[in-house]
Amino acid sequence: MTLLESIVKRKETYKRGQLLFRAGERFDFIYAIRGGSVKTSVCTPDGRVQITGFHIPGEVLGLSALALGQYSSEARALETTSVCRVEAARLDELAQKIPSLQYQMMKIMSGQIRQDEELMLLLGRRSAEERLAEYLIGLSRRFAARNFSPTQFNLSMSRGDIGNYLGIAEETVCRILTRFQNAGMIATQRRHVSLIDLRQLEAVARMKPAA
Amino acid sequence: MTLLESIVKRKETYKRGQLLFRAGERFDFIYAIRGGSVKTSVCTPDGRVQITGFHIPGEVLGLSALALGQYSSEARALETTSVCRVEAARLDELAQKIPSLQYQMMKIMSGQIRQDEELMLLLGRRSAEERLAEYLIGLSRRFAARNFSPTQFNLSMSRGDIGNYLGIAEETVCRILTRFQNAGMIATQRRHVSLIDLRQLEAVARMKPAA
DNA sequence: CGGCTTATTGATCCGACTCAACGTTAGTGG
DNA sequence: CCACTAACGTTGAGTCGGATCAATAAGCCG
Repeated sequence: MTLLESIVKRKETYKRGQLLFRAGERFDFIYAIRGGSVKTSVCTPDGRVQITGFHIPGEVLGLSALALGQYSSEARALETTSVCRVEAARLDELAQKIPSLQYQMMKIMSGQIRQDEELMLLLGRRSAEERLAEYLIGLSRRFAARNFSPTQFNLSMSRGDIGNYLGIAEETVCRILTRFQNAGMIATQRRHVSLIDLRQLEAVARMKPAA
Repeated sequence: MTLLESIVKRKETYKRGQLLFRAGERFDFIYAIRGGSVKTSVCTPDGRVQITGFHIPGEVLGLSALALGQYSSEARALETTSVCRVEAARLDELAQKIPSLQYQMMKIMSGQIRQDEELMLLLGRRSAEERLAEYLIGLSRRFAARNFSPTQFNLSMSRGDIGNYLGIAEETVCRILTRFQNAGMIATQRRHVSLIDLRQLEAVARMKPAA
């Protein structure tokens, strides 16, 4: 990541709802998020959409386009977001100058595969409550890793986006959030969330405590 | 792939049910399948399993271990399977001798991400019938690409494995196969499958015809 | 041949979806 | 700055797809 940042060519800013790239487009850039947040999604020929990830600063987008030379997913800013772009065409050239760059990129992709495996596990095998509990815990950990409060944060994505990502209906997201709130595990106000009883939330998600 | 094959160190054979590697193990080898088939899976702390892929000759396994130095999934032979192994420790060394090797590996990983995105779409957004129809079509295409019959083939995985992979119950797999059979779209006998009406099957999967 | 795994089919139940109505907030332009 | 509007969020009622539980059949292998 730091390497990628050091060879950045351009910085760009996107507003809420703007596309960074869309599926099928020619692979021109890799994107490193500097600030804000981005959702990535794929869709079926008949128009159904699956959100594949929410991305925060420090994360790199677009590498899955490498194999076929075109993006397989689309990326859209959830709020005002600034990114660094690296021209795909220069990647080979850069890799020759910086031998460890390719290794960095492989690590990123390897990590992406790992993360996708987690999401598949969640989509295939977990109940709606477990999904949402795990989702909240995952957010909490990501914020903690960036030295933000792990118990108080703002969601940049809508209920609909959360539901889509987790493979459940928007209404179910609301209902379960209400249920968690009634159980004293969380408090929500619109997009602001407070995690009150992490322990209990982890029990619902049936996860091991953080490693 | 051809490159990987040219630098292969060891060939190994696994029998049905044997593990190639398991989650958490140290990342020692990359595996290229020469013959047979392999399933990969991940699991939750409480023991639920999600199969993430069925793999056939020509495919490479284990690259997602790169990021953390340990496998994130397990791989198990579905039948007698022969593989080529490359020592992970020698990858750096090899990459220096063969500059395009890393690029090859990135392409493989990039392709893996793409494939995982498809599975997420399937797990999150499709009905059981659509899943199974798409599964059969996908198999058909993979066999066709290897010059086997796209309409007649043997499954190396059980109904339970299929159901797990698709995120549905084993019983539902059976029921829907029966339904497809009654509709004259396929014929099954145990693990042997004949696709009779591909057109109709594609309609059920709501897919575009093959590109 | 007998025990074991895999596949099939039936009956029942429940979690989550859909449809629908309504409340709330943020963003827009006058 | 305020009114208006569109997007977002919440809640309820009713339905259904697919899970689960249970029993039986059909291969498979020693």
